[in-house]
Formats: sequence, structure tokens, C-alpha cells
Amino acid sequence: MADGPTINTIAERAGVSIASVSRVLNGLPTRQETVRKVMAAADELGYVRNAVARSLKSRRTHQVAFAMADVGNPAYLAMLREIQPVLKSAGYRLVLHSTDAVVADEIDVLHSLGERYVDGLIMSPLRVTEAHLELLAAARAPVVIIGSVPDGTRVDNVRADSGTGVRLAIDHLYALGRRRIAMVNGPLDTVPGAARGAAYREALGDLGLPYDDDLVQIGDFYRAEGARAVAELLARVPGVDALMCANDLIALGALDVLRAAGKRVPEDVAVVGMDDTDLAAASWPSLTSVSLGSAERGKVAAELLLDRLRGEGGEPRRVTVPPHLAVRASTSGPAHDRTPDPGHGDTDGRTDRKGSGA
Amino acid sequence: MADGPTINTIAERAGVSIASVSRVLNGLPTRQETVRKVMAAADELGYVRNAVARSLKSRRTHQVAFAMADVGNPAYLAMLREIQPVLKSAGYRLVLHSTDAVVADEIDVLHSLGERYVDGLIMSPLRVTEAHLELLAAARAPVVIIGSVPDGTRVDNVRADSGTGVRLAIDHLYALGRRRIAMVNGPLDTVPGAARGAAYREALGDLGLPYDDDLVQIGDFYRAEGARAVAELLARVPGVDALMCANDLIALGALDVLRAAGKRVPEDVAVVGMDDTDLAAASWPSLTSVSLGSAERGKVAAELLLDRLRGEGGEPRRVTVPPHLAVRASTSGPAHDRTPDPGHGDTDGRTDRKGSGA
DNA sequence: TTGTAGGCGTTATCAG
DNA sequence: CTGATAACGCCTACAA
Repeated sequence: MADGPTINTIAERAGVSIASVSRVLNGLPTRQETVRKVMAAADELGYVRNAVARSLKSRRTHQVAFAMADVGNPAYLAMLREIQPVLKSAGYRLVLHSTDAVVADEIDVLHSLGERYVDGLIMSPLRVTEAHLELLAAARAPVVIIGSVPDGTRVDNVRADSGTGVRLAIDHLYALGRRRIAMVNGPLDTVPGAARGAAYREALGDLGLPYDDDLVQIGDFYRAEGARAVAELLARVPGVDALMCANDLIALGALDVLRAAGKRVPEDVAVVGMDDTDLAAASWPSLTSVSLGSAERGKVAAELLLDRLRGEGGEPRRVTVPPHLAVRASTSGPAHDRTPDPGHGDTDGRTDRKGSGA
Repeated sequence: MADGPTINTIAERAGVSIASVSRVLNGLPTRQETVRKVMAAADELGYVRNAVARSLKSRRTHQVAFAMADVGNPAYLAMLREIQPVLKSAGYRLVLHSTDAVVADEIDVLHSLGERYVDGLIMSPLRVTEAHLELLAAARAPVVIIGSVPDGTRVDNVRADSGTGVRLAIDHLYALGRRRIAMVNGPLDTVPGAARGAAYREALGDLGLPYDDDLVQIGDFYRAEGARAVAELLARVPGVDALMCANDLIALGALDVLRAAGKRVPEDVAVVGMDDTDLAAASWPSLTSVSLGSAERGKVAAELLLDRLRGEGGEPRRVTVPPHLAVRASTSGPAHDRTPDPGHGDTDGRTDRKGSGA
């Protein structure tokens, strides 16, 4: 781990000036003889450019930060999976921040943009506060927000459309003949919880179905809480024939409880999840789930940011990625008669490629 | 996005020298009056330190790279989840590399260490080649390898013990009274495939069970291939009473096929997976799975690296993380009578916290 | 074609 | 306690 060689070392060894070394290294016109000497010296010394010094001079780090709320959340991981290759192929390194769902940490990340250790930032905040907006307005590097920002905020942003997503699911259930469609939601004081709850109500209205408080159960976005919520719901409304769950974990909890209660899925009760995570394809019966396009949003965000990094100016852009419904066994047809369809889930096969090395 | 203020800007404004500014900013002894002037100027200008310039001067970037083969692989993600907080709390940023299982990319990462854009590297290579070893020997920054390296390699490394892992599973099945225990493996020319296959054979031998070629089926590490393999196995050996699967996806495929064949799990056939991914807890019946401690390995690797970054020298260290068996419904007792136990899986509840923002 | 010199933004040494 | 000044490693006018 001796001190690495610099262009000075090379210059000495090759008997030329550091300017010539730099020229050769950057492919600028130089005499053949000089090129040879420099290359030889560089090779022998095992020279590698110092990225920090280059950055200081060029004012570009070739790094982009992605700030996610939670490294454990599959939705963010889906974004990450798409963002990574896009940035990589454009020559950028990815700096990963996990803000642990702490707003102060998000603010820190925004603030640290001023340190110029990255050329740009993609951020998926839980909630956009006043502090966010101020820092965004003053940001010294391009930022793309994945999520919604207030109208008028001058930032590129890529949003999901959970309203339409819920509607796709409800329409699907309705088309299957279900009429007592319940909603199992997470807390209403979260952005997704509120949005999904409202969308459910609207979708019912548009179909001419009555909104019934008894059919709505609030729990939390976890499996155990989902199970508990569904158990209560079932006790109150035994005749429910479909469950719209606010995420996949809740839906898994629902399957647990339905099974224990002797209900068949989907014959007696159809179940729909949201987010279309890997778990949806893995469960049994496999889970119909609303994809809000996390992967797509990540990809679009990365591309928007790259545009800015290429110097493209212009008005802030707002992209909405359409949701889609991944239909699986938990709603469509008699699951118990179906032959297994291992390749069904669209995420199968790219998970867990080789196990882990010994 | 005007050019940000530097210590020069501040110095001018406060009417002091840049040296004084630097002192104040770094908390070095300075007259109160000077401190006040500098702080005031810095505040008004919204000054933020330039990380690149600091790095150039200090020769430390406060960044660490983690190179994984595949951003989609749950085993690596488990490592990432542990590595991230450890580094963060020590003040390091995480640079994420996905090498897409391409050896050349891994070599690139190793080579780029010379660019000094990070202070250290954690790498989980698929396979360690000669090229790896050469670069590791010449590395200009500390490296920790997650995985096995040849004896004598002078690098810290953290390894799993899949041999013991397989044995835990086989012993468990044996204790449950299973005697016709089959192995559904991935390709034998992969490191995990070979290791797991050999471990299976040994474990049987130690229990005094005969090794039977008919009980071994090779497929690939995916769900569909796993299903196919199990179907063949079942056709050949209808009386098999336990399946040791080389990873969780194969095990999910096994569940698909067993269900279609009318076999009950675990009454007729017990099933064990490996890697203990989120999918294991999500499936139904939930899957007993051998954890090779991916999370733990990530954590240990990060800690080893931090030691080195703190300047601790000494001989390369080799840590082996012990595997453990996560027992769930697919082996233990009559799954169909059990009440749902949504909180059972040890990864539940930290997955998909809030869904994705609208 | 090549070398000298200045600067990117900080930190740190060394006189005053 | 403070202010010049010299690095850190690289790039790039400008001059030779």
C-alpha cells in the first residue's frame, strides 16, 4: 500500500514534463516517441488516475446519489435495480443513502448535496415537508424526486398513480362478479394509506357500489397486522367476497387468516395485493397484485437525471408512471385445479441466481 | 445553481484570511470575534464544505464500495441491509457496484480501487480467479472479501459454511424420521452447487444412510427448473419423504409440484430450502430453510473493514459465520392444522414498510 | 510538440 | 492568534 504513483512520478521516470504525461493520458496529440515513453513508465508503475484530483479540477464526480427510505423495502429495491444499470452504463457510480424513514436524514442528504460529492440526486422521500422544498429550491445539483411534490415545485419528479391502480383492481374484482369488496388498509396518516383509501371509495362509487364502513378495516402495512385486520373484518362481515389489500404483506396475512377460517381463495374470497413484490409470485395461491411501477419509476428517474447531467435545461418535468395489474391465482379462476406455473411471476428467475457462495 | 461559496468568499466577506476561516470551520482555537465574523459570513452565504477538495487534501474520501454480483439477489441484499447502517454510523458513504455476475466487471472494480475514490472495498465475488488474486495482492486500499479465498491469500475474508448448513438440515430431517432424503441441486460447476452436493453426501454418510444416485437431481437455481427437477425425481422415486433443496427458489418449485401431485407437505414429503430469503416465510406452507447468515456476513465484513480503516494492521483475518436452520411449517409437524403465525419469519415486518408513495 | 505556471478548494506549516 | 504560502494530483492556457 505504498503511495501510488502520480503524473509526477511518471514524468520523472519518462523524462518529460507532467503536461506531456497528462496529454498522453488524455489522448491529446503528442509525438509518438513521447507517447511510448509515457505509456511505458505508466505501465511499469501501475499508474491509475486519481479520481478525486480529477473531480476537483473538472468539477464532476461521476457519482449520483440515490436516497431511499429503507434498504429493506422491496419497492425501493425495485427502483434500485433499474437505476443502477442506467447510471452505470452512463459512467456514473451510485452512492446509496438509506434514510431509515427519518425525515431529518433526508434533509441531511439534501443539504449534503452542497458538498458536491455527487453530480446529482434521485430521492424517494416519504413525505415532502417545507424543509424539503426549501432545500430543493436552493439545490446546487440536479435532483429528481420519485413521488409527488406540490404543484409549482421546480423539480423533476416521477410519480405513481395509486388511484388508478386501486381502480384497476376493483374493476377486475367487479368483472369477476364480486360485489362485497372490502379494503384492508394501512394507517390513514401515511401518504399511501390515505391515497389508497380514497381511491377505493371512488372506484366503488364509479361502479355504482355502495361504500360501506363495515367493509373497511385499518391495520398496518405488515403481515401480522394485516392478518389481524382481516380476522376482525371477517368476524364482522362473514359474507365478504373480495379483499383489496393495501400492500402485499397485508395480503399475505389475509391468506393466512382465510386459510385458517376454511375459506377458499379465490372461490370464496378473492384477494388482491399491492406493489407486486417478489412475495406475490412466491405465495400460494400466488397473489394478484397491483404494480405501481416501482421499477419503471426508478428507470425514468435515472433517465431524467441523466438528461440534466448532460446539461439539458428547461422546465421541470413531471412524469406519471401508469400502474398495472399482475393477475395471478388469488383472483383468477379455481386456483386449486391449476397446474403449477412456476414462471408466472414476472420477477421469477431473476431472484437468487446462484445462492450465496460458500 | 450559481457557483457555490468557498472559504475564499467567506474570507473576503469576513475580512480575514482563508487560514482563519479554515480554523474556525474546523473548531481550532480562534479569537471569539473572529469566530463570530466567520460564522456569520458562512451562514449568510450558505457555505457548505467541498468534499472533493477535502478528500484531495486529506487523502480520505469517507466512502466505501460494496461490490455485489447482482442487485436482484436477496442474499446480497441481506448483506447490503447490514453493511449500510454499519458504514453510515461510522461516517462512511456507500458506493454500490453491481457486477452483473461478470468477472471482468469485478476485476474492473478491483482495478478502480487505484483511483482512490473510496477508502475501502467489500466484495462478494462469484468465483475468485487468478486475476482477482493478483489485484488483491496489489490493492492500494483495504479489501474484505465475502466468500472463500484460497489459503494463503492475504485478505480479510468472511465465509459461510454451507457444509454445516446442509448437515443441520439433514440431521433435522433425520430426527423427524425421514429416511429417503433427496437432494435437488443446482449446477455442479458452480461453487455453491458443488459444495452443497458434497455436503449432502457427507451428511448422509455420517448418519449411516446410503447414498443413492437416484435421490439426487440436478436442475438450476430457479423456481421453474426446481419444479422440473422435482417432477423427474418424483417420477423416478415415488417414495421419497424429504427434499433438501439447494436454495429457496428450487424449494418453491418443489412445493408447486408436490401440490400438483397431491402430496402433503410436510406429512408426505418434508421440504427444506436454503438461503432463508423473505420468500421462505412468505410461501405456504412456510418453508424451513437453511440460513447461511448472509446478513451476519455483511455485518462482520463491514466491521472488519472499519477496523482496517481505523488503521489497525495485523494478519489477514478469516471469519466463518455459522449457519442456522429456520424451522417452519414445511418440515415441522402438520402444517394444515396450524394456526397462522404471521410473525414467524424473522424477516417479516421489516419488509415493505410503507408501500410506495403515491 | 513541449514545458512552465496557475488554479480547482482545503488543510496545515511556519513565520509574524 | 493570525496571515501568507505550500501542498494534495490533475488539467490547461500560454509561451517557448
